[in-house]
Amino acid sequence: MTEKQEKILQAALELFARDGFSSTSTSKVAAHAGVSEGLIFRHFKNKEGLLEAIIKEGEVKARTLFADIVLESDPKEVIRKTIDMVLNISSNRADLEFWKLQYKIKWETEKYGEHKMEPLHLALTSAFTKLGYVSPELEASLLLIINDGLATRIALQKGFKCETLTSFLKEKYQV
Amino acid sequence: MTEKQEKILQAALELFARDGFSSTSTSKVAAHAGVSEGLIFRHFKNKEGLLEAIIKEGEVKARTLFADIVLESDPKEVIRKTIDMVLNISSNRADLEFWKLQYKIKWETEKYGEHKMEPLHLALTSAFTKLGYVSPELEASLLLIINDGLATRIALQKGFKCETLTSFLKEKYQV
DNA sequence: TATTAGAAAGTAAGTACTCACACAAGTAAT
DNA sequence: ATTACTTGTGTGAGTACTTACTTTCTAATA
Repeated sequence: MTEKQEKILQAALELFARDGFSSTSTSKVAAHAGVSEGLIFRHFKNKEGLLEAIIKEGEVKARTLFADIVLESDPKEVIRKTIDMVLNISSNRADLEFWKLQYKIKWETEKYGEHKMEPLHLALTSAFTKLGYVSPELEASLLLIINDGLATRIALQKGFKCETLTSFLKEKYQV
Repeated sequence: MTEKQEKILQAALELFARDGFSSTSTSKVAAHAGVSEGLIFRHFKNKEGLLEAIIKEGEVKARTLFADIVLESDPKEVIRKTIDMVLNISSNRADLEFWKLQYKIKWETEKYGEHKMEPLHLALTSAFTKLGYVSPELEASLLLIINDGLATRIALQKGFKCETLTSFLKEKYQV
């Protein structure tokens, strides 16, 4: 990938995250990236192609993020790392912007990437099973739903302090 | 409010919920409502005004929805009704569309109406206190966050069965 | 008669996207 | 070494069309 190609992606990421996909014009992306507008279409074919490139990047990042959790053998660690994941993301500026965009895209395109979550869901189910929970599969679903709720707050509720809730959760699950 | 005014609002609600605010043009709203485009600007001043009218409607609906819960004296009922609230919404087509739009707007405008949730949060805190929970305020926050997560799934994950999770929750809270 | 609801036809600015062209850098043949 | 040809990166001006919003007009009603 060339230097300007990366600049376009970075500019699109920033503007899409701030203003939304359909509120961001290709001319704005080009101006913000410091390139000509035509270059966007040369490299990404359409505006949609630009979005897809960003989504793909998100899928890769998600996989590497989950890998560390899924490979964990200690069930308590699986749960703890899942809870901490959202905390880690929220504490890093660049990561926060990136994942906020991924959620924004979900709401704008109305496609929920449930398949992306499946390995994590399986790992959590097995963890809750090992710990003797009565409904491990539902417990896993619930924890992921809590993470979705937390993500919503982190992204939209300015000044939301995530840490108090994550440590409360870790206490609850005794991890 | 005149007949055509209501038609405009209804059309805007449907299109904003389906395609998003900025992807929906005033001309499309007018066509869908069967009125001239200019009429939108006569009655709502601008596109933003149309959105505000819908948001205001949402605030009214939210208040009446919470009223029943807040006035409840039995702490277990407060918790049960809070959990069932999201289930009730998801089972009604028109309501679902309406609340989906409210969430969509939140993500598009990045304004989280936390003040709207405050009475419910207080009612839940008092309920958890009465039931002797160790951290009633955090428990209240957690339940509302779970509701946010559930709303995300209901709106975005097609085929999501909400009922299994809500009954699981009611079991967990013993309500 | 004055005010309002409504339609129809505008407007200027913006939209996604295309096109012709320039400038390299590599490759191969002379 | 020079020439010719391809290939990929990049630009800037243009395309047809859509956008939010205005203006001008009419018909009804209080």
